Amino acid sequence: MNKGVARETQILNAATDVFLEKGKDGATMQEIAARAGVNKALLHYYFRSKDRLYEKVFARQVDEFFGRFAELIPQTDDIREFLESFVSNYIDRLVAHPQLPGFMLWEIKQGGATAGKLIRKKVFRGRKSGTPLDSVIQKAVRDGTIRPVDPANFILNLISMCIFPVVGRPVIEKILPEVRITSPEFLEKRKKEILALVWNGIRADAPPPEPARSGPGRE
Amino acid sequence: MNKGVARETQILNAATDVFLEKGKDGATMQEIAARAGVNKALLHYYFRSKDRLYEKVFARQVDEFFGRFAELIPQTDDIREFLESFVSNYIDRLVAHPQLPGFMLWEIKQGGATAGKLIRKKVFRGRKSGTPLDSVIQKAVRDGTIRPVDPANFILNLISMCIFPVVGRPVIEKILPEVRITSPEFLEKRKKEILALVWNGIRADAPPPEPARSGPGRE
DNA sequence: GTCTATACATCGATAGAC
DNA sequence: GTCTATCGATGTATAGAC
Repeated sequence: MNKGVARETQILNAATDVFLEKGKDGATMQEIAARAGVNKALLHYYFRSKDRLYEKVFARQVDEFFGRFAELIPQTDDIREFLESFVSNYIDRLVAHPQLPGFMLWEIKQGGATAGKLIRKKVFRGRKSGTPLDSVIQKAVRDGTIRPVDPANFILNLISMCIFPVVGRPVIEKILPEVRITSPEFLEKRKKEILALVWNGIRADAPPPEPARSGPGRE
Repeated sequence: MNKGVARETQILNAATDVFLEKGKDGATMQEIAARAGVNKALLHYYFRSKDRLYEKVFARQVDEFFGRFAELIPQTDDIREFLESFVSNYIDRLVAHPQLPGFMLWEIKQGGATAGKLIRKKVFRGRKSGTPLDSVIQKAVRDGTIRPVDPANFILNLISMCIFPVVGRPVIEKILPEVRITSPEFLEKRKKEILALVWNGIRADAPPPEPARSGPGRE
């Protein structure tokens, strides 16, 4: 029984490796079994089918990717300090699981409704709407610390700059050969550059953006 | 012969649809044949194997994704106008081919050396190093129009904010249900928000970023 | 060129010995 | 529980009629 649980996690870990690397379609039960050091039939003994095994793995990774998101949100009222912490923590976490973001984006796109429900369930934990980041941004706007920004777009910008380099690493490193995305030096430099851009981009004591040439902006 | 060419592109188009949607592993010759309205055997007559068919499709999409990148680079010396054009053009192009970015990122990660060579060949067209954007940024820094920024990181930030919402659309729209990424209204709003963040973030007449609390910054 | 029929390989899944 | 052997389905690829 205890041995059974050990086997189960052993297989689950191997399956996680293979699924994250090759995706659901690219992975085979044979390879998972081989990497777990067991026979193919044993996978079915513990998980019945490839679909069920995949579901277990996927659910686990949704927890990892979304569930612990809240942990990364710093507890400080200083918006600049908040951003600095968040960017640093978030990038560190992403780089610690470099295959996860790409896997998530691709598989969720394929997954359809089933994956959708699982994510909704995980993300909407006690909140009805608005991300936990929303309130922090909105408060800073009210306090006059930062200029008025659209929270959704600002958060999207922040997340984009953190995630994309990890997801796009294979592409980026081919186009910019001097860049090693996951090297500690680059990551530190990158954190500073993101923070500098974002902070200057929203701080209230900077001049307001110029109106577009095509008109002073209606509505 | 002419009919042959028509058939070939007909199959190639169907194959493109299926490969972009399901990826190399998820796609089947059967589905491609069905969507092209022809028999399975005909695919092999024209393309010999699934691998060869995929290569043709992939090469075509590399052209689409990277090859025309140069076209999107505005011809203006006004850095603000430049950024405004680039962001707008780039987002429009991405949204016009919404499946392409996700496909590229995932497949390149899987593809390994073969895909790598193809991309290098396409991207390094007459340039030895540095992207076409580099020179624009560096000139603006020299002119004193914008504050000193690391070109690689700045470009990465710009690209990230444009690409990620398209790639992450399935995820984002589950977490932020009020957002419809590809709606014209959201896209226009988003372009403005990106530009405002970026422009305020780098304009030279803004105050310099505060030194980190941990020290005034060495080097 | 285009189809039907089929060969061949692989994969997911099960049966049954141990 | 864990293995070997094997089945059935599916997928790529080819042979051959038209």
